[in-house]
Amino acid sequence: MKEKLELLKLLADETRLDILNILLKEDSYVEKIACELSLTPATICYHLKKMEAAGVVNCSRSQFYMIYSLNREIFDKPLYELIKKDGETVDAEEKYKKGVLSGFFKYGRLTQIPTQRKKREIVLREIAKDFKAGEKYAEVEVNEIIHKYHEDHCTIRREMIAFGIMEREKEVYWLK
Amino acid sequence: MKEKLELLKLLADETRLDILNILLKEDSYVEKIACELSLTPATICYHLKKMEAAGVVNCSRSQFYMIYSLNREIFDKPLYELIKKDGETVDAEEKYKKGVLSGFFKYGRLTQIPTQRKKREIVLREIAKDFKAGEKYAEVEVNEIIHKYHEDHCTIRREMIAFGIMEREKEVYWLK
DNA sequence: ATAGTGTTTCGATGATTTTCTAATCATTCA
DNA sequence: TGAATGATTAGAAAATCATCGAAACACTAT
Repeated sequence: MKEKLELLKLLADETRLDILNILLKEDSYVEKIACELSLTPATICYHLKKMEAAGVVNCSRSQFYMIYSLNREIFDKPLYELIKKDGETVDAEEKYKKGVLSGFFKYGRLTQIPTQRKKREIVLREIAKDFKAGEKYAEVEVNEIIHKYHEDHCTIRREMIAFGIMEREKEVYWLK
Repeated sequence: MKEKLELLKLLADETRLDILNILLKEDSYVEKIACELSLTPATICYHLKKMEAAGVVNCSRSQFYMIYSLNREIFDKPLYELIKKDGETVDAEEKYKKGVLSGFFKYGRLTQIPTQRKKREIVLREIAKDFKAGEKYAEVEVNEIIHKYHEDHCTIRREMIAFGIMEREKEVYWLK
């Protein structure tokens, strides 16, 4: 899950930990925190706004001040909860595709063009993900992108057309 | 505590989370993980070594392979444990100094040079922390560093000598 | 209104960190 | 021993991110 990574990134900063520790003792405001940590209000504000967006702190205005306070529930979870990826619900079809892909790709490059038609299509569609739908590409551009995956861009480009994954008109190529 | 921040920094990276999730399922080795994540072995190695240094994973050789495994105990703690600064044991003397410093510094700059001798010394010693012990400084360099704290670097430089915090010989200055 | 105080945004800078390629190292097996 | 395979290191390029000063903004009180 994306938010988990975001939360971890937020916590993995010395200044933000300092701020959280201040707020752990009592609610406070920008200027005061800035003074305690010997940083400028601009910097503190930057961090607080970031944490507010992630729901780690809340803020409310009181006279001159923006009073920031902790959202303590967040910290109850064990670490385990934050690192574990949830919901890997993969059906059989998905699983088969993954198997084919991990068999033919190595470090993101295609090691060999599959001879089996079905597997070849899976591999080609994977490469096709690197093209944007609706965009027009010159032949050089197509080659360039394919080249990231395999030396023989000619064959792959031709097969893309053959499988109806891409279309061409004159020297222009596009997806679908 | 320093290690807590280090641990959080380690966890706050997408690639490392991916690696941890693979290891959560079963022990594995560099090349295999690299293939699964479409990254080079060099990159995976870089991350694993980092995590090993922090005690998050362990490794042992088996034939060709370096088998990496999780150190699962680490993940039991609640988040709260990782953000809370522990052991703020400050004695009276420390407290007094902190009071003086927070009175005269604002955002890391000296707002005014204290007239009281005792307070002046505290403030000067704080600024002195920005110099490295054993290093020699030219006068320009000394001024430059002091200038980060206060306009009047001449007075402060002179006082540094007067209090025996720094010493000078000709145009060279050094700490203590 | 307008002066004063605290907050936020913007643009620039510098530091840190991830990733890669290429080269080197370590281990196994013929 | 040397060929093969996997792991690690070094160095460089690229991306991300914290920080600051200055300017703009919001609220309060005279």
